[in-house]
Amino acid sequence: MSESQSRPYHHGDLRAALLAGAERTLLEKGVAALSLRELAREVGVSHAAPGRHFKDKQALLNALALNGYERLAQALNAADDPALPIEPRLTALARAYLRFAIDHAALLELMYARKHDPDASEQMAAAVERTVGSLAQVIADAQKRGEIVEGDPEFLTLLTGAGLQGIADFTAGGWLTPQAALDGIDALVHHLLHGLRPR
Amino acid sequence: MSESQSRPYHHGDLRAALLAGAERTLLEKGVAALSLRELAREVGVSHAAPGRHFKDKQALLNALALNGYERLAQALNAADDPALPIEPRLTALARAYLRFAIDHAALLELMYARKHDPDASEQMAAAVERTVGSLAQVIADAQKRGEIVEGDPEFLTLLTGAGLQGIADFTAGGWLTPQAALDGIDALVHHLLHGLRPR
DNA sequence: CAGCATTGTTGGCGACGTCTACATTGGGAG
DNA sequence: CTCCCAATGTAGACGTCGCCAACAATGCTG
Repeated sequence: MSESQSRPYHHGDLRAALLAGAERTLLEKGVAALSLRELAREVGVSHAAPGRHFKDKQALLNALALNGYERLAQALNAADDPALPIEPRLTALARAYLRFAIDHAALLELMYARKHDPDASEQMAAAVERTVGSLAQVIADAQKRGEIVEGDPEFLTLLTGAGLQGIADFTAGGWLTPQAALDGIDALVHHLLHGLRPR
Repeated sequence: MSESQSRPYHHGDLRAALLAGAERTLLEKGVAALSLRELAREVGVSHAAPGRHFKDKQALLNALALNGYERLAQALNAADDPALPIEPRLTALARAYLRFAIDHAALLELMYARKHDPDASEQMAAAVERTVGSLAQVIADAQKRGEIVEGDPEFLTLLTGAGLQGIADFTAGGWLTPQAALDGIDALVHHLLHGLRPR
């Protein structure tokens, strides 16, 4: 790999290259191992170059998170089949979410980590909205069809989401193997819908 | 505060002081703002002194997490009344967990953050076990009394824990206000037990 | 009371994020 | 077409960080 050829001063699309490299590092070594200087080295620019595209390290993390939301929303959307009855439909959505959480654990962590950054939070909020939207739609449709109880749909969405998020969390934390999580997700959805009480 | 008096070289109990200071910082400014040198300054010792008691920054974080598990386990234990029927009993436990999660968000994050540190992980694992034990006991008792469905109790514990963890997560992430979370927790437990399906 | 393990200090190393001043571009206005 | 300027990249510096090694004070124990 003889890439020591005098690079053309201007990189072409440094911003994208930085994001790509950052995501690779994120995937392979986790968020803690992400350094702007190291990133610049990998891409072959000076240590201050990233500053032209991201005012902050946090700004880069925000961009990564935003991009993550896009892809998650897309994955969820693709996994949703509105024609299905509630249980299989919700199960499919849950599997898709879990798969994303497993494959991009560090990224998901990043998406959640931002407590409240005043800047760029509008885009973020919109992205979150779009992501949660899939689940909310499933719940709303199921209610409309009388498949689940009435009541504030937003609350029921929250409730369902909490279950999913918990499982994803446990898996990311290492208490559940990805396999165990994926195997258990059907039962989770089932019990969520039917309750723990004996019938 | 004129504490510039020539301190007695040996601090007395530096280790405890460091842990206390660290927890304060953790509570007030989050884990990212925790620096060993800053901590040493606050306590009034040299920047290398903490190294005598914690070989690593991670070692201090581990100690904090361990201590956190102790307190969480204690809080859960105190909140559990085995005489109660499943729903109020589980609700009480959930409230206690949520309260801890709200009051010590950064600490809880720390407890979960450790993916798998080979060292000191036995103590940690034991602490986790003791913490989860409370919930497991509730589930096991309820099963014994026929209040909830049969099946692998470990799995049902996981499922219930996932719901709680999810809510706690959402609250820590800022999607739910603490008040909303505490208000909603009863309904969460209710729906967990009874399911989302119309009766 | 002597010696030694424990605990704290000082100074230094390399890495990091960020800032400022400077260098090199390429694309539009004239 | 050409000049000029805004965008982009570079070089160097600053302060902070975690960690390490060499040294100093302390107090327990034989």
